[in-house]
Amino acid sequence: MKSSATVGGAMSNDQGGRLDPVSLENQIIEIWGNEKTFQSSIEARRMRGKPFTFLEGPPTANGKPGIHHVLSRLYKDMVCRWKTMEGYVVERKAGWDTHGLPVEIEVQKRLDLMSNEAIEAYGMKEFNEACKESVWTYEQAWREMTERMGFWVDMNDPYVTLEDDYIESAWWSLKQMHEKGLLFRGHKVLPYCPQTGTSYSSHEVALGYKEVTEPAVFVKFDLIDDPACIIAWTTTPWTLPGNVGLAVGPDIDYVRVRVAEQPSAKWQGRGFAEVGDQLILAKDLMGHVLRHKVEILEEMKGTDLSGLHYNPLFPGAVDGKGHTEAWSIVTADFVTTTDGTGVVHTAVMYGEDDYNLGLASGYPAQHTVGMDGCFIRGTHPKLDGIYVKDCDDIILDLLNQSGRIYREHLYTHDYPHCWRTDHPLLYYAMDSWFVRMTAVKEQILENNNSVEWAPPSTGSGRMGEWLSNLKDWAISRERYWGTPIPVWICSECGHEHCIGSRGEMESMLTVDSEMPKELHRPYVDEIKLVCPERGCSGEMKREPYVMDCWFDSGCAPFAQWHYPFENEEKFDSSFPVDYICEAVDQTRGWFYSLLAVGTTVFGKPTYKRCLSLGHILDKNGKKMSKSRGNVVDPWDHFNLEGADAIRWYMTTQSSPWQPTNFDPSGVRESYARMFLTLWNIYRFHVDYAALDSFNGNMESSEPSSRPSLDRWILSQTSATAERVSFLFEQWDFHKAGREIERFVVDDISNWYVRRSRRRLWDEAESDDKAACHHTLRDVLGVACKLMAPISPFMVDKIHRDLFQTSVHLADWPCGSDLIDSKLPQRDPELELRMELVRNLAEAGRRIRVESSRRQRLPCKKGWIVGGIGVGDLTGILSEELNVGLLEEENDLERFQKVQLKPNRRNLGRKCTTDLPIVLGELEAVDSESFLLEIEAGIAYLGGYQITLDDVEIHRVEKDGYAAATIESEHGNVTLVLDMSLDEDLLSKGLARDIIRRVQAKRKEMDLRIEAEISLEIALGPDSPKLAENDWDHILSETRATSGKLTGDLSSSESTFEVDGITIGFTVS
RNA sequence: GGGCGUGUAGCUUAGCUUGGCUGGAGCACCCGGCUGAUAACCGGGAGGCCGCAGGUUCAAAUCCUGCCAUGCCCA
Repeated sequence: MKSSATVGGAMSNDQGGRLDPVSLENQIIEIWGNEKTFQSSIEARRMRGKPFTFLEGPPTANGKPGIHHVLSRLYKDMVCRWKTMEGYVVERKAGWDTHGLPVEIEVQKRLDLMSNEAIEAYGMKEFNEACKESVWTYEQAWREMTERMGFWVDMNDPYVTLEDDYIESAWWSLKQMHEKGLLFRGHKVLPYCPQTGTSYSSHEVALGYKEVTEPAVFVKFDLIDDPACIIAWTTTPWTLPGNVGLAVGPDIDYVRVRVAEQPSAKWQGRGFAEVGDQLILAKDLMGHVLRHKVEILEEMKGTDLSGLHYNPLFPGAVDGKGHTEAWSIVTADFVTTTDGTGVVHTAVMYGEDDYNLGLASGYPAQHTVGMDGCFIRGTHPKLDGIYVKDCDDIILDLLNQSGRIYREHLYTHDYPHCWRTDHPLLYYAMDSWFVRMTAVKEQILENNNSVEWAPPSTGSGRMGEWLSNLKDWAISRERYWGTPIPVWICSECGHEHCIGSRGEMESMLTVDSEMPKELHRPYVDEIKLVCPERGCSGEMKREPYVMDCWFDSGCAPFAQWHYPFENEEKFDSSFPVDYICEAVDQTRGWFYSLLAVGTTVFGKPTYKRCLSLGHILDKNGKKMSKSRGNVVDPWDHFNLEGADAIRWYMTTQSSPWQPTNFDPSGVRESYARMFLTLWNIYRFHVDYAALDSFNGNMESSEPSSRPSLDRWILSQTSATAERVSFLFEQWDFHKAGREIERFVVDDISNWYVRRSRRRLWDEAESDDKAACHHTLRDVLGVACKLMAPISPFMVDKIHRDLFQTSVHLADWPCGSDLIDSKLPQRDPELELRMELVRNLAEAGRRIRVESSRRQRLPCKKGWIVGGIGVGDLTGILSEELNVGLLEEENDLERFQKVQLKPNRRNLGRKCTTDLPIVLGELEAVDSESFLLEIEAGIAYLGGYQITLDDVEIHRVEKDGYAAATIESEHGNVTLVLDMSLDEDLLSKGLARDIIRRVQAKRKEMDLRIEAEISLEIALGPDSPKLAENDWDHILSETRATSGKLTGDLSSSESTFEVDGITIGFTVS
């Protein structure tokens, strides 16, 4: 862009400046930095004092930002900019999510610390230091991307979840929950790797699925007070010592069978049943399970089995004291007959269903396996201390000896393995802290209903479904890098104490404890507190967990302000927040954790509006991932079409919540259509304004007294702004963007500017020119404002040049609750008439194509039949249509004639073999008068009388006319063109062709608009005559000061053909 | 395995809530036209088993069921 020196200053006046969007945007970024435009845009609204609060969902800076991050930051920015323009104070604090497992995994990989032991050997302090550093790995990349894409957010004063102030606020909130009795200790069954001492998230589990073939076994449980055994199936023999119950489906059919014969000799492996033994299992699975011929003794439902007791497989492995339900049968809905026996072996601590069932049924919840993956002492002398996966065989032998096995077999299935050590993971009940979300379920559902969700289905469906199955929230993690759980337990009396502030901690320190260096492990682990229980002077030790990092981010609304220790006012005025926006995968993530913390701590919904975005996929609808190599780097487009174009593309491509296939050529298209067009409108305005020494401060005529073209575009501007505002309020940003695009490209560029060009070519000062300059400037101003939230760069450049101030300091043109509308007057009738004119102009082009009459060859006359009329827009329309005279006419039939076509079916019957003769004669007669004859009953062809039944009456344009009809809500309108030709028309058409060619040549020669030329035109012998006034017209249009008309083509510099006639011309 | 989405022309998509004209755009392609702001634009053309299979109905892209593909979340 050549006019760089003038950005923000006076109007640029160079000609032919080519658009370089990248350098334009970078200059704007620099100006924003120098002028602190972001801060000003907030401060400028301070006096009204009405906040609109936005909360930034904190990204983690240990991953590289991708194109999908641009999407969510776009919608955050768009709404904030829009609300700012509406007059609200919209502060935007950046945030960083810095804790959590992904950070640890990164560091573990880098330092090759593949187990908890390795981490502890390396040093927890050093490890956490490494984590702390690692979270900033891509901070610079994030800052650069954020700035380059134009996301206005305060990155210099972000909230950071690892800072002590933030942690202290999080502690405070946990204490609130503790005081409300919502915090409790329990178990959570997780995939656990004893080799690394780590439980895994589902994400990590997904990394390690492997197909394995393992022993599976049908076990006979010996019923008490009943001669039968009930059979259950398991693929994890190591869980059998922990068995405390059996589950059956309440409505499943079971059978009691009697073994009738010995099995075939093919029986392999351990296990057996004697003839006469009684077995119980699901009826549907008999064939699947049994290998003996049996007779059915009895059928029953699962409910009939409920309550029966059986003898433990490993007596003493689990202490059943006080648990009368231990080793009994219960019913459970999760039991199916798709595999197994219809009876599910339940070891409370080694399966999620098992655990939940155990709690519900009153089974003892005791471990038979330690954290090291080995059986604990007292399980069985042959098993104690041995790694469980090495015990499969021993267990089967032991059970076989005691007669408890019916049959064993090998079973192949996918089973999760540790992605680091390759060992099978154990589903294991870990000690865990929970927030009792089930206690606030009604309230959280209610709060969720009060949120305005976009799209509504995310709130009612995805979130609503999830909340209706709300479980208690396991908030503790056995990890190192995170917010430490602030719960201390007394080693003497077992009292639990939750610390809610640094002050509280300090007041309870034991004499040999000091305040920690920072609120992280291992420093906090070393803190011992004095037990506050009366009569107990025990020492309290911290529970060695860190919090789920979702808890961290859920605290953002208050922890970002270090509330309640500081900024009480700031928090009070900004909670619940007005607006958050993230991708839909946050539904069970951040959207939930915010709602959960807000509800439990404040009893409020945390956010009022939530925009949940769809994901960006590659252009084939596949997920973007490094391994697929289909990841789009935003910089590829930042450095090519610019951020405006990406933002525009993303906005207008589809609705925000729709998953979108990212098509790089779409960005190109947005650039070419939207921004090149806008830029050229602007250049057009600036170039002519410079020629006319126009500036915006000059006196302008009242819009109401300007020409109708001006009044139309002003009215159209208001109409567009109103629609765009409405669509923004409906969250239909995509429709709003498309509406603006249509307005800029179709209304401004292709109609207003195109129709106005001629007005500005006049060199003399005139009211008309001034009106045009003022109108275009005002229209551009509104367009810039409407576009500013979506694409903030180019419009700011334009707005600054035209109005000497940033568009981001300007008010939203439609007004709001806080500001007045400044839109021009609307004129609906004029809008309607222009609509008609534009449709008729299109109809005219259609007529010309059908009649093969090129546009430059004028028609003598045209008529408009029907409709509301075009009023004083006739001049515009006749120019568009290139007709000499345009009139309104009522009688369509004036231009039409009757054409009779044969009704072959009737005529054929009547004339049989004479039909060809009759058809020939029909073709020859004059349709008009023959119709009269038919009606008079005196029409004959080939000797046959012709009646109305023998012909079809068509109406077509008379020779020399062509027409097209358009439909409108005010009735059909027909445009008729006179297609006759005469010397005058041919001369005018020729003149226009010559002008067009010469102008193209001038442009090709890169002549200045006002440069003068001399022109020589050579017309061959076949050429139409060129009338004298048309020749004069050519000379003035092409700014030729001298002209020569010859008949000799040989000396011409260039030639072209029109309607098969060669014309030569020379420009010098 | 469960829940929630998505699937329309070579590509990106509108229409689906509330069933009814010939399924509408844009890009790319072909033909023609316009143009001293324009890489834009205008007219015409070609290109559609509306993912597949059933069902409801006088009538289904639209409502229902199943399946396939794809994505997210949870197992």
